[in-house]
Amino acid sequence: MKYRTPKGVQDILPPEVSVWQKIENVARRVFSVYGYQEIRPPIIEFTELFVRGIGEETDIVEKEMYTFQDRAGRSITLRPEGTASVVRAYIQHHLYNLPSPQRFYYMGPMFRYERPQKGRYRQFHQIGVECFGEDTPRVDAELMHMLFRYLEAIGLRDLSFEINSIGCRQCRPRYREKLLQFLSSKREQLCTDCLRRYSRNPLRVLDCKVPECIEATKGAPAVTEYLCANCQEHFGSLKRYLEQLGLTFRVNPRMVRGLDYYTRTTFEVLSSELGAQNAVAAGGRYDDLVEEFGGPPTPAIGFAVGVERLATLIMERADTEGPRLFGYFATLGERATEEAMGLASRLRDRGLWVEMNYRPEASLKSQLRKANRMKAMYVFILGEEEIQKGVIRYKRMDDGFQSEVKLSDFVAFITGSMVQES
RNA sequence: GUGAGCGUAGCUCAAUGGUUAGAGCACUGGACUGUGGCUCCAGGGGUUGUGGGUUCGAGUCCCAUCGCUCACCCCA
Repeated sequence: MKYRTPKGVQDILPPEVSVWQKIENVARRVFSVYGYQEIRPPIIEFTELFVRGIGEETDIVEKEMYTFQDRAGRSITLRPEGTASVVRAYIQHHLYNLPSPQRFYYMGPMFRYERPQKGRYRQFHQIGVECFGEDTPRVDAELMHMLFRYLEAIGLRDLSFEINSIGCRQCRPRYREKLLQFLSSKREQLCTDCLRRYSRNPLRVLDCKVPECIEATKGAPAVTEYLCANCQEHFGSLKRYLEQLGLTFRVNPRMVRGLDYYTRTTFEVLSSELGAQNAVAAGGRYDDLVEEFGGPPTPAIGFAVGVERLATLIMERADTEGPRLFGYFATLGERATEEAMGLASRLRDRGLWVEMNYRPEASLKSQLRKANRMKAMYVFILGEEEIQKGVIRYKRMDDGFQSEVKLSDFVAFITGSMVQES
């Protein structure tokens, strides 16, 4: 085969597209009643935006970005995530002058240069939301509840919600120090990866799956115990609101996110059916990012769902039916085939999906077989005999019933009685 | 970037180192001159991913390479 898609990118073929459309349509419907409006940032941005937003030390920035120089020598990057762009747009267009909170959603492709595996691709798609201008945990709870409602609306159950608070500019450095203190005594027990993490991003050590590391970090201090008074209150209220909303969740003090901009609330929605890449959605608060990007101090929170991951969960449940073919014109001979073109066109004008035979010499048998395979509800048979008599035969494929109508009455007959019964 | 598994017909898979690489599904046609699904019959389809090597002989063994998959790392 001469041409294939590049590694980690794929075609979404029609049966799957109908699942995607459902995922997108339900998102639009659910998010809009919470006041979210669609925003469409570009797919390329200046590289600097992501480096500053996501964090220079993160894996995404260090080794996963699709970066290139444009013809003027500027460094451009295919977006690896959506939040940085939305924050940029929020500031660039002075949207902070509109009444708070300002809420946006977006959907589209993201790009990360990683080795693909189940649920992880180089071009993947996210549906994300961002809410600017409110720091109350009520907004956190509302947003997480909206996510839950959304997942419920597209038919997913058995998902687990995990939440955490990773503190703010005041309390996180303090916790980091405590953790380093604790880990320094355990250094011989840690795996090589964790020794690297120890100096670069010690919070990650808590997330390690190597049994020795899990053992070594058993008594490690939890972030949630070192929150400052404000963060503690924020987190406590959030948990209370979530309970009030009836959303069951688990506090996971070891949950660490891979993007540097998060503050306070972080959360993930996990499925056990997805293999190693088990997060269908994830998000958190980023109260400092707008200011860091040069906007006014503006608290914010958002999440993103992975469309491919949702789609695989839905596909495993089958029943992914697209629209059904209404009618197929089976024709015999040149005259009949020409006549069918006109009739098909008139039915299509009435909004009916119809197909026709294009080869006058094809056998009726082969045409019926084809119509059957296309799952046509009706076959309209037009041959020399019918043309002579001025009629057209119609056949209902479910039960094989057939009869004929005058050609002059055909369109009215079809758009009248038959459409209603189907 | 690291590791493992797998590459045979459009799809799912057979074939102890030994004739001409098979089967099911799908496709086309026939049994049934203009009537689908069920059944039976026939037919078209292959550089066994690619390139080397070992051997009298390689789909099978070895090496390399490409691709796919899963996992690590990390994340949606």
